[in-house]
Amino acid sequence: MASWQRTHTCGELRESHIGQTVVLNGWVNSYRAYNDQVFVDLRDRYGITQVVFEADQASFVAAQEIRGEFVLSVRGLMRERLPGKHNPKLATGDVEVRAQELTILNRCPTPPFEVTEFPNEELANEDLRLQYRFLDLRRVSLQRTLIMRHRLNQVMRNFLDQQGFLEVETPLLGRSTPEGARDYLVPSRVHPGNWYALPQSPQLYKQLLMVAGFDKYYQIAHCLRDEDLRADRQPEFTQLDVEMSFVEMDDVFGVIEGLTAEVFKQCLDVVIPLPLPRLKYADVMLKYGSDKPDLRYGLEIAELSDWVGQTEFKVFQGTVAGGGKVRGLNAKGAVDKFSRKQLDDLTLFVQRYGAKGISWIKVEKEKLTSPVEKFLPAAAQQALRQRLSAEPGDLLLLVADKEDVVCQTLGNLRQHLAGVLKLFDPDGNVFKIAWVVDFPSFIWDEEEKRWAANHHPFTAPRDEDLHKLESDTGSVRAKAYDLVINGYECAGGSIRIHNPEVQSRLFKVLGMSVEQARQRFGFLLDALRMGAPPHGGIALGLDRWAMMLAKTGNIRDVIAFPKNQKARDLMTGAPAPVDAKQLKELGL
RNA sequence: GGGGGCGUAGCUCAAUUGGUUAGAGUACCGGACUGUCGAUCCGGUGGUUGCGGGUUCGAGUCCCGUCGCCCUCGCCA
Repeated sequence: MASWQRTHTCGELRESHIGQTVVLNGWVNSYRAYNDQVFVDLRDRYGITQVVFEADQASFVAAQEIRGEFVLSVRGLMRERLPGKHNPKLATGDVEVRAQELTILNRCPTPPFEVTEFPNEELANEDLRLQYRFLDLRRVSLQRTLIMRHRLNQVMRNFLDQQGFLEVETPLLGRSTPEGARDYLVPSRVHPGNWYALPQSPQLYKQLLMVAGFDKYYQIAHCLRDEDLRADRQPEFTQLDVEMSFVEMDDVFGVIEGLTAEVFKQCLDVVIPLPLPRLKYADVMLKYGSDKPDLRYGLEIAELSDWVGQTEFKVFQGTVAGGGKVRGLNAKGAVDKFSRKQLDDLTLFVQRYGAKGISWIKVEKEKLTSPVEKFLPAAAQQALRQRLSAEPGDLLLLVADKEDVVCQTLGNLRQHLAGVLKLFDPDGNVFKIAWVVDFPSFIWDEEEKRWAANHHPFTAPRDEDLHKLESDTGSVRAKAYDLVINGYECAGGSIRIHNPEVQSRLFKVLGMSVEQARQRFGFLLDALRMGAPPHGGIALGLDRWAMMLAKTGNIRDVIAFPKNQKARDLMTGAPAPVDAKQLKELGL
């Protein structure tokens, strides 16, 4: 062992080490230069330990050069801190190292931003931090997050291993399949003009593994989708991919619920009560305006379409007569939280989601105050109060439009209001987890004038809906399910079709000819014909799970080397041009 | 592609209605200091106000264009 190599980490030294000679390696988190002493807080991923350089030691002169983020090796004697000089903020705060030898292993110019973190301090611009990601990753909070993510992976692996699951890897270079997200393509050098596609998910491979008899499979898989980014979406992300044979929905729920409880117990020491609630898609869309509702607060949406008949409001009545809906929610006690201007600005908010406008109604003891009050006879006002359990001080917000617009608008408004009214603690250890089930199998694609698969074309319809596959396509419910945590879709899956006949009928409904289906998914259809077991599974968005555990709304906080919103890696500069020679080899 | 927000010292921010030499904290450099722990005190360096153009006696501030970042709609089976 070289003389500079560490005997301990910066997080482990305690009173029991007093009297020992130790060697620490780490980065200078901070330093305090005194006349006859230099105090250095030395940091590694295990913690921080105070090192003291004193004037009577040979190391003292060299210590004058120490600056932030230098990499040091310090050999010294462990001792207890002076009485009254213990630091309760540090785990190692009862002790310190009296430095005898100092080796400056590497120096560092003044960093472009502060690596040392303090509570409530503004972080530097994110693009600057992404450019110097290797420095950003030194920050204690990002280190904690990545350590937490490691724990998450380990808990999942251990749990699934104990349940008899096998981890199997599937290819990154595969075949492009139409539908779904835009593929990232990779040109073939050996077959000029031909392309691989990077996987959007291992979906087809895992089904083939079921046909092959690997009846309990999982994989921590990278998935790539060339679509625009969001705060919770990266082009490259990670799924815990799971598939099982000889199962129905309840079996998948059982495994994943056990896994979920284990993750929250092991990672945060939070107990998740089981079984998890199962919510019907139609119900959550009505009550929460979203298929991934945040259940940490109420603020439920109420159906008011049947109420508008009591009003004299032509706009509402026209909407309902035209097949639309009128719905609303009650922001309890919110009247004095919104100025007239802020109420008017809600119009701008709802217009983002395609709504034409919003009607606000202030509830007072004797009357309702609202621009639409004149259209509301006394009886209608009374009924509205009842419908929305309105009390003085409440603010009622109503939207009238096509059903999907009403849902999306009120769903987002609900979320917005919950934030403004502080109805939940974003940093709290509260996790409301539920299944959403009974999704429609198909949604109507207005542009292409055809039915499209809501989940994917291999999702099994519910048995009792099979008979109306062709006759009442829109009402067919799927054996599909999402796991929703605090308003995030954290997992989604389905029971797959294992019967080639049903699969053919489904392709037909989707407007796909036998030839087209063969061309696109021939290998899967062959597999389904050759003894495919009933099977189904799920994929967990690990980045979002890590976001839940780290209590962040920013996916870049839980990925070591993320891309920015324009899908650029600011550190490496990817994507970047390549040599003409490389292109020529590829025949491009 | 559309909408919104932002861009001032290495970093985080301020700068009144368009008006003096663009300030503060922090970092950095120098000095003082025997126990600090976001040390303290004294002094100092540091600016193409993203970039380009325009209006004006005068632009960080107003106008036009452009680039970048974040949020969002579309998109994401």
